[in-house]
This record gives sequence, C-alpha cells and structure tokens, in this order.
Amino acid sequence: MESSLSYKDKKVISIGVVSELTGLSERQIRYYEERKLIFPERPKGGSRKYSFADVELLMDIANKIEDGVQTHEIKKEMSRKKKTEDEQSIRKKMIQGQINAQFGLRK
Amino acid sequence: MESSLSYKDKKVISIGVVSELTGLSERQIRYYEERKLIFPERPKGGSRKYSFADVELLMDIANKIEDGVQTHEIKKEMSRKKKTEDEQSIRKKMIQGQINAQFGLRK
DNA sequence: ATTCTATGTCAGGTTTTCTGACACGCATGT
DNA sequence: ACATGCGTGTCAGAAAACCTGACATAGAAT
Repeated sequence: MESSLSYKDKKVISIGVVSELTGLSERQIRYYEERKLIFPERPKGGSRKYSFADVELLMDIANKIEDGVQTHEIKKEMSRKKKTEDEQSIRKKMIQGQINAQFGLRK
Repeated sequence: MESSLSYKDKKVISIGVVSELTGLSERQIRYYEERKLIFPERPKGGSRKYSFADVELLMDIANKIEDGVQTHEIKKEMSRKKKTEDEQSIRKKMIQGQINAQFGLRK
C-alpha cells in the first residue's frame, strides 16, 4: 500500500523560486505562514521548502486576498474544506474496512 | 495547444535537495554536468535548478556508474535513446499534419 | 608508464535565506 | 476621533547554501 507522495507534494522548492512562480513577495509568503495558511518544511539550517501543491495553494490565497478576503477568513474556509476532505477520507477507509472484513486480509 | 510542462519537468530544485534525493554528492552532480549528462537551468545568480525528471535521470546515471559504466558510455546510450524518441515525436507530428490536411485547420 | 576517470576536499567569494524591527496606509471596532 | 489590527515594504546583520577553481588520489584505460 505505497502512499508514494507524488511530485506535487514533495517539499523541495525554496522561497525564491516560489516567489517567482507565484508572483508573491517573499515577505508575503512568510506572512501567510505566520498566519498559519501554509506550512513549509524546515530542514536543518532553517530554510523553507515548499511543494507544488503549496505553490497552488499560495496562488489561491493570493486571489482571495486580492478579493479583499482577510487571512483569518481564508483560514476558516480552509479548515472547513479540510474537514470535509478528512471526513471523506475516513468514509473511504471505512468502506475499505468493510471490504477487508468481507474478503479477508492478505498479509 | 498548451504545451504546459508538468511539475515533473519544471526546474525548481536546488543542488542541495537533489543531493539528498539522489544520495549523490554535490561534487558528483556537478561532475556529471561537466560530462554533459545533465543540464540544470542557471538563473541569474548562477545557482543550478533541477527538475524531478533530472533527479530520476541522475538516479539512472548513479546506477550505471555503480555498474562500472563510464560517463561517456552513458552519454552515448542517452543520445541513442534521445534520437529514437525524437524520431517518434516527428512521426507523431507528421501524422498530425495528415489529419490537419484532411480536416482543415481551425483558426 | 602515462593518461584519464571519478571523487574528495578546501579556500575565497557571491547569493540566498533567515529573523527581527520599524514604518505606513488602510480598514475595523469602540 | 482614536486605537488596533492587517498586509506589506524595507533594512540590517547573521547564517546557510552555492559557486568556481585548484590540488590530491586511487583505480581503470590505453
């Protein structure tokens, strides 16, 4: 059952590149982190590493900000969305559990 | 006709991360570039940026090196493979040309 | 025997990134 | 009106990451 994190989710991009990709300033990117909208990885040394998924998220954030939505609103929207995603994921797991129960586990 | 370079081909990863991902030393990575096996992008500033495709390529290279294959051999293998890929790509384009001729161009 | 390969390592220099602080215009709340 | 909070720019100083060029070397190729 390889979970296998695709390229899209691997945190390998540093802030300068993210800045170019999104058009956001480094200041903005760090600020959105302060506001808990984004969670880069912090390897030894202290630099920030982002994934392409993070880049997409940042572009969404940028759009909302442009529409005058505030960071704490964005955060709420995000946790709402995340919640339903989690629920769906749990539902999937439960169904899988049913299937396993029906047909038995193969080690 | 969006060409749209997927995440896999975007050159965004710096050498330190590539080193961790591949297990190769930075020295080795730079050397394989010197040997024309790999072609990172060089943005203003002079740093090197690699794609995930490059990372895969480097892992292939690492395996061959381990099998005692020399860099100039690897290079030959690579240009052989690239040549047939190019030919296939040309064939595709020609077929597309035929289709366009049959059905007429739009725009 | 000599040359080439592949890699380590070190020095010195430039670029990138980090944090923390101050400033400021604009919106929000009292 | 005034105080707060928001989002961002910018600057300083320090640390981390990267770059090039050079020297060294063990082992392979010629």
